[in-house]
Amino acid sequence: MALRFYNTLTQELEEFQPQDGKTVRMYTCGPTVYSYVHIGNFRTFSFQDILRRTLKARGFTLDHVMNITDVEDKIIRNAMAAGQTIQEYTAQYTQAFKDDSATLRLQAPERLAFATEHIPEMVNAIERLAAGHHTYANEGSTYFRISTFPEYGKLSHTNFSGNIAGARVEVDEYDKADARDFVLWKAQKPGEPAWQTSLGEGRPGWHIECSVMAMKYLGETIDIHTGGVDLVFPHHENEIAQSEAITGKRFVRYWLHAEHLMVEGQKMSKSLGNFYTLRDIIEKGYSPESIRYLLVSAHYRKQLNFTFDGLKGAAASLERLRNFELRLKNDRLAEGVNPEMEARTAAASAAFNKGLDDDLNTSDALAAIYEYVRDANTALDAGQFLAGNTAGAHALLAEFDAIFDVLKPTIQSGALTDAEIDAQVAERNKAKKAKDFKRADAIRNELLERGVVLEDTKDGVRWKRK
RNA sequence: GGCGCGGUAGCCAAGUGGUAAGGCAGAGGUCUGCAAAACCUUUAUUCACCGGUUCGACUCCGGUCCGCGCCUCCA
Repeated sequence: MALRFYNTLTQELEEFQPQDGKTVRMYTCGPTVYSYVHIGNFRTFSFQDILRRTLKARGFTLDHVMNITDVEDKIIRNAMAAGQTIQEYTAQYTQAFKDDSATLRLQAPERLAFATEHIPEMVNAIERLAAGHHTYANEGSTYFRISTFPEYGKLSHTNFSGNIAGARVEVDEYDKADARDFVLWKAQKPGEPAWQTSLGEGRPGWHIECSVMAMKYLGETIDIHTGGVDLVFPHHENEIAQSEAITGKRFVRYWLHAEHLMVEGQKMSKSLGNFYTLRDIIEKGYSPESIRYLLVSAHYRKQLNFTFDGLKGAAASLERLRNFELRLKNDRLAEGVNPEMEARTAAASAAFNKGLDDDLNTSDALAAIYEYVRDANTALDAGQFLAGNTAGAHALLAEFDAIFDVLKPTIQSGALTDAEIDAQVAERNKAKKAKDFKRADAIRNELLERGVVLEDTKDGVRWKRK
């Protein structure tokens, strides 16, 4: 089956093919770096990572740009309160975002694009919009006039035709002609950082950065654009209006949106205060891999309720896969190849990929892996799984882990090295042989305290990191 | 009110017009010097509710109830 994605624009599953058949030009909405990113945000970023990896696995080359919004109201407010420049203030959270992303094994996009490094391009874009009569100025700010873009609402499938200017929505502190108009350039307010430009002294509105940076690096029509569902309106709708008003061309071919991570039945958000950062959860003793597993185990277009019980379940599920991998390495198997098992492996691989191809149905893909693991374990117990079958099994796990990337444990700093652990295991084996079980148990307990679990199997001792 | 999504076992979660994947937890068993481990087996006569279409619906259609999101900054 061909790779298919649900396109928010058409509300249909569509077969995916990049414009040039080879390179996927993808833009993903990244964080606003005014504080630590929470794991609700990371659900979306994790989804983007699964998307990236799946595209790569299908042989496409990626050109992926993610923006970092490093100038915005909350940043300015917090930086001023901290007595820092916005550059100083955002640098720490940008770094934290990069660190956290690495912890969650999110592949870095080909390019991170910072809003503050694209001010001239944004000004230029706004001037082009002005030349096309899509803007108006008021008290030093510049606005996009939505009435000049008849297709406005096509992404969020909202009809604004009956809307009377200012009648339904309170106009905010900036004066707009129509409540749906949005600001492109904000006039400087006292004390705020600003850029001196042909539009006057001020700073860019939020939406324009994505249009400008996406088109600068990826071209006027890009293949994929993603973000959380809360960005569909107004952010992405506005991006379309700006971009298409400038170029007259379709801005994005496939729009993909990730559903929210929920907590106790409500959206995880900073304003509700019901959020956890990655650091919060890791401090409670959960591994990055189990968090990653939890975030990507449900389909991205379904709301996912975050609970610690769920996280424990994710960790346990993951253990099952790791144990199988360990078993492949440790069990002593008879020589030969069981062709039935080889066929089973191929079927599992096909089912796994079929799941991913179906709009990144990770639940379905995972099920294929678990069914295989159960069958393979049964075959191992029955002696039907032969030495020649391990290569295929490892290849399947590698195929799985190229997307999910959860099998290898994160090794904490200060942890024992493999060699140190092996030495202790050998020591314990000696004690066991001498029937010195007290000593053997003591070593096992010491290792356990240092995060290493020993398991005795009929084919010898195996160990794993907790 | 408008737009969108969803209601499947104790919990999480796929799926299909032809009789319910998978994971966690629970129960039983196997292995083991012991074992907290590991592995196997098992767990929904039923898919929110009510009508309709059909040989047959959880899956299609209509309606009802409930939950969530967006409509303002937001992943």
